[in-house]
Amino acid sequence: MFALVDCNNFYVSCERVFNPKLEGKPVVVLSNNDGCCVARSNEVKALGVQMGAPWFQLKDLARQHGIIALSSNYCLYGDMSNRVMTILRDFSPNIEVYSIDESFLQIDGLIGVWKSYGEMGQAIRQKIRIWTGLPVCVGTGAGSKTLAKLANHLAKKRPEFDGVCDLTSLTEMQQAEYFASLDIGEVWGVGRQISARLRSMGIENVQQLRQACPKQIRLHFGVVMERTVNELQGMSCLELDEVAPANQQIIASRSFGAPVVTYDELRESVTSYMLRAAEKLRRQHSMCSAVHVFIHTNRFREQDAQYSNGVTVPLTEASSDSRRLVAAVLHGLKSIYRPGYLYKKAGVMLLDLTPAAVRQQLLFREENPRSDKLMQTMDLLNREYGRNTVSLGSAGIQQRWAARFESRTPRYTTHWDELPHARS
DNA sequence: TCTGGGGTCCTAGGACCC
DNA sequence: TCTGGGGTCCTAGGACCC
Repeated sequence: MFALVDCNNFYVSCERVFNPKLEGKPVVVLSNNDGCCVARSNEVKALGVQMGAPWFQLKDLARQHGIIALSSNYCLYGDMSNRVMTILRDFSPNIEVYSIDESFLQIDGLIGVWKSYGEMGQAIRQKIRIWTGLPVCVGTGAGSKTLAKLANHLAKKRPEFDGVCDLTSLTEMQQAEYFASLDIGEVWGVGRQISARLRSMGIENVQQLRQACPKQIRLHFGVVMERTVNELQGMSCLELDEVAPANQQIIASRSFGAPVVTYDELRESVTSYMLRAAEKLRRQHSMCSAVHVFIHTNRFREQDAQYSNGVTVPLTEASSDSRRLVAAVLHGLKSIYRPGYLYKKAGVMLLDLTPAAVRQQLLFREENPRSDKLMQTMDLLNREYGRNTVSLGSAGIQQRWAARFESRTPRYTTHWDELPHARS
């Protein structure tokens, strides 16, 4: 059994916690450069403003209705998010933080603690409201994550649920009725393209999709949609991912407030993006063996000459060292930069990421071909306790690695006897 | 004048191997 | 004269998510 807890209008709600005067007023939070709306209060949604709408197109509407626009403050939102997730961990030990404003909870054994999943949902809502000031909705009593998402949607849209929709409290008939009222586009994993194709097949609401034959769907849409249909039928295909896996790629990019022309300006931006990206890389204890850099002109200005290009630069050796990564990325930038264009956006990507510990093990294996028994043991422990739990820890070996990596030896040196159950 | 910034997974097709 | 059958790995592109 799953529950999905999702904060309402998250960024706007965070702002309201610290500025109660915004309560009840139409508020939007804007993206970088105050470009697009990335969060809307209910009052703004009621005016028909879409997610991602360009702010400059809304100026008239904003004047008419007194819409208040705020620049985004991601530090604040991240902090508030942590508070919410901490509270949720009190309710279930098994939680997957799915995004900044929502989490899945596994709630199987908890029905002994609460009278119903609905009661549990209300308790969650109240506690988060009191402790953080944030409003949340809960979809609960769902046999799959996809159903939990839908239940949450109902909790948000249908006032009769009072913010908590417990699917187990509904009869099969009631469920069918509610699902029939929902557009397929509301289903997790069904976006614009797939909606259109499903519609052309006569499948327009969730109930119809739920009754579709998974094998048929697979034929038309592939294995991902097949899973979605199975999930809608209550067969759970998506597990709870409690430990967030390390990122497979890291991006840092920005649009410029004003167009950029010279190489020097681009170089400065790209350098700072790379420093940010490299920081993220080290925070997750990875190394990367290729970097990508890209630049674009403004695609919305059709009257301007357009140019966009990107290049991937392989590194001779995996690294997390800022200087090396910056050097590589500037090398790439030089090769794609063309003078005479008005650049609007630039960015870097770190690719081919490997956990530093795994990288060390590979090197060690190269240098010590007869150590397979040791490596097997380490693999076993890493499988048991999670990746990167153990690595090779003797001082001599560490020194050799340090020499190889020149700077910053990644710190994966847990000693075996510090592990829980080390003896067994 | 002004249009965000991150991520993931799957598939098809080509190169290459024996 | 006749030209198989089984793989892997990589990449680009498309779809989706928040």
